Formats: sequence, structure tokens, C-alpha cells
Amino acid sequence: MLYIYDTMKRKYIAFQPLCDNKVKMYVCGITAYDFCHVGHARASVVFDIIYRYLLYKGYDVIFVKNFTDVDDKIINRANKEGKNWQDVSQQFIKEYYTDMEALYIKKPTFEPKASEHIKDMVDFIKKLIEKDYAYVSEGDVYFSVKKFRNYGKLSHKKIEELKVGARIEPSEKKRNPLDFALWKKSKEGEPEWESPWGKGRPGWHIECSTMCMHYLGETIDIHGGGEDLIFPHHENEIAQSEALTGKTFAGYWIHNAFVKINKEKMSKSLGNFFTIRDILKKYRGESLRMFLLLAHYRNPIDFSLEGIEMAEEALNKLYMLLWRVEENLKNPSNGLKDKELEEALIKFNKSFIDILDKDFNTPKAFGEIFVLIREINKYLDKCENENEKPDKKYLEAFITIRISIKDILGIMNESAEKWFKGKIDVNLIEQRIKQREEERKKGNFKKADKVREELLKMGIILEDTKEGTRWKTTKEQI
RNA sequence: GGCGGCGUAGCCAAGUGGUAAGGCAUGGGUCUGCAAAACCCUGAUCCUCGGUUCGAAUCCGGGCGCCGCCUCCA
Repeated sequence: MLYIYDTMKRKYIAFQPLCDNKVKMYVCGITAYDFCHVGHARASVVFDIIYRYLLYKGYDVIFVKNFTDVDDKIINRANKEGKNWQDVSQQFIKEYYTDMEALYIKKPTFEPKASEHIKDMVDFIKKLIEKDYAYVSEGDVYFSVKKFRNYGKLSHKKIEELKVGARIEPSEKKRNPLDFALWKKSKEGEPEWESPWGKGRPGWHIECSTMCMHYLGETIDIHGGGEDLIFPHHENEIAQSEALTGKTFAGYWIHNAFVKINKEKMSKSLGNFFTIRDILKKYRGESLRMFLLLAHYRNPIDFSLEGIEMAEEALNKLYMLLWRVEENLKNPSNGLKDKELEEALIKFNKSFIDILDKDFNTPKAFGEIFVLIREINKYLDKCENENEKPDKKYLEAFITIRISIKDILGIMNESAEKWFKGKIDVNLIEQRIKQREEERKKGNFKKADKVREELLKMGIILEDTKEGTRWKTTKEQI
């Protein structure tokens, strides 16, 4: 049974979709005005895991993740660079896909853009005005917060206390400082669309409600995003949506914690961010993904390069075993039986799912994976020491587990060979290894060592095993 | 001011009432021609003070430190 921590109820709730095994999930995506940073990577990876896990559990998931492509920041950047806003948003949506691919993010079912749903938003706003939840003011349209009785139920804020905060910009156009714009009258040089209230463009919050309902209906199962969206974005989404339909907007609210850097939130405005692209220059996408999954999604992560390196080392350990297993499976046989390993495999299969069922506890799941890996390595050591063949049923059991890890966690996506060797000239290296082998047979260890050193300088590490010499690259090479 | 979170070995990080998973790093060992890999061993009483309890890292209360949201933000 899957338990999810719900932001609104502030506790773990057994997950039960509205309609038998169909799950409708909406996650707020990015505003396409710049390269994504590690914080965006986290949100993407977190909801990717949730999506993958729900699929693994057999749910029929419709997953919608939007692009905000009409927005002040996009317009500003476009103006600055003398482009039009579509150029900017299109470019960064493209960059986004490059990053997501590197992180092994599974494509959502739908990825709508706000600009493609303006008409739906206008209709949405019209109805809110008809229902007297919204009002027109000098070409703008605002949502009247005090008309929505449950305002604040997600973030547990009280309207009266919000006013004390005094950071809300007062506007003469608003009746109440908390009211938020559904529609903004356009200014010079801004994108604009026709509406009953004059030319303008939608406010930010309305796009998500509109697209969410368009693709998923009035009530969905899961709505998610980064912690910083709880207030006001998601609070406003609830207000608009429930004002319109009178129905519950979402059953479960899931929010991921931030990536921090030197204990501070990583963010564009603070300027303390690493883009995904920065990381990808030196590390592999899978290492960044691993780094993010080694902490629980509701706990903040302190970002550091050392952290990525640690994650990459951990990943190497997984791939080393995969390599070993793949090599052994080239000559499958009915070999040595081992009761302890058998038990470890059974135990793993049960606990892996139990752990993920408790609010997607990926770090704990990895703990369990490493325990299993040790057991298999121990078994393979034993086979080697006793000159026995490993039994293929254990090896195949691991391959099956590996597929689950790959499908659910998006880790161990490559073959071990590819992971360790990358794009290197294989022939040249294997020639040198042969030469070294001959020297070793003659007992010319000095010459043999010279080859090893030489290759090491090229970024190649040699490893002698019972089956012969194998090689991999140093991390600098990849 | 309101709401919320965090503080666990050198570093990262699970655990949320029954006596501390896992990863990385260090040191020692087994294996190896030497290595690498792998395996074994090595290490914390959980910020602090007090309370509840047979029993708390885990619950309650008081401190200290750090962070987030209340403004655009994943």
C-alpha cells in the first residue's frame, strides 16, 4: 500500500485514486526564460520517480507537466535581446529537453504550453466573473480572495495574518491587496490576446488551473511542484478552480524540498546556482540524478561538487557489479547454490517495494540495494575462490532487479561496458593490453607496468581478473 | 509577526518508542607478480537541558544554531 505525505493534511495518507486504477497527476513545470539549474533538476527527478513508481505499481497514469511560456521574465529577456518572446521560450524549452534527456527523465503524457490555451483561460475567467469571484478593474481582472472561504487551506495561512506580512504589493486596481491577477492588460511591446476586457495576457496562476482541467478534468489525484509554489501559486490555483467547480481540485498535494548551496536556497534571484549544463560538463547526468535521489525528496539537499562525486562513486559500485554479472552471464551455467544469497534476494524484492511505498523513500531503497550488492559480490567471490561457476538463476534474478531499478529509479540505465568505457578507441587499447599480456607471461613485469602507466595517463585503468584483463576509464575521461 | 522545516560518525544520509541502514573517505587485513575490483575488520548514543515511559535519536516542554514560505521562484 502506497502512502503519500500530503501537504494540505500534513500527514501520510494511503493513496487511493479517485477512479479505480487511473491516476491523474499535474505538476507545475518551468518558466522557459533561461537554462535550468539543479533545483529544477530536483523537481523534475522527484516527480519523475513518482510517475515511474505509479506506472510500476500498475496504475494508468496521465501525467501533465506544463511550460509557462508567457511571462514577464520571458518578455524582459526577449526585449533585452531584441527577440520576440516566442524565440526565447522556444529556445529554452529546447534546452530543457536536452537537460531532461541527460537526467533520464521520462516524458510526461502531456506537456502543454500556456500560450496554446489562452482561449480556455479567457473562458475560465469569464465564468469566475459570472460567479462573482472575480472583478474587472481598468482592463485587468482580479480574483477576489475574500470571496473564497477556504483561502489558505493548503498553506495553512490565515488571511488576516498575511496582511501583517506587509510584503504584498498594494495596488490601486485591487480591492484587496491579496487579490491576484487573472488577466493583465497589455502594455507596449507585450504579447497580447483579445478578451472581453480588452487586449491583454493571462496571469500566472490561471494557466495551471486551466490546463489542468483541460487535460485532466475538474478533480485530479495528485498535484505537485516545488515547495516554493505552495504559497501563493497552489493556494491560488485551489481558489480559482474550486470557486469555478465547487469541487475538490486535487486529492494529494506533493511538494519537493529545495536544493541549497552553502545552506541557502539555490535560486535565480540569489544568483547562487549551478545550471544542469554546468554539471553536465564534468559529470554525467546519471550522477546528478543519483545525487538527488540519495536524499529524501522532502528534505533539503545541500549541493556540492563533492556530493556529486560521492554519488558517482556509489554509482560505480552498482555498475561494477552489473559488469561482473554481465560477464558471468556470457557463459551461463547451473552452478554453485547458496542459501544465504537466495534469502537475500527474496528479502530484497519485498523490502524494496515496502520502502518505496512509504512516501517514495529512495535513499532508504538505495541502502537496501547496496546490502544486496554486497551479498552478490560475496557470492561471486566465493565462486571464484572455490573454482565453481555461479548459478545463472541468481545472476538472472539480479538482472531482473536491475530492470526494476532502472524502470523505477532511472538508475543503471546503461550497460556496464558503456558506463565504464564511454566513447574511447577500443581497438588501440586492447592492442596495448595484449602486448602487456605477452610481457607478463614472459615475466617482464617492468615492461608490463610501463604499459599500465602509459594507459593510465590516457585515462585507462586496467584490472586483472581470473577471466583476463579488463579495463575502464577514469572519471576524467568520461 | 504568522506558518513550516532542519540539527544523526570526517563528509553525505536513512531511521521517528525497543536499544543506531546505506554510501563516500580513512586505517588495518584477505586476494594480486604489483595493482584494481571485491570481501572482512575499523568508527556515532543521535545540538543542549528537562519531562513522559520499563525503555526515546524517535513523544512533550525550554534553550541554542541554521534554513524556508508569507514577493517572481522547482
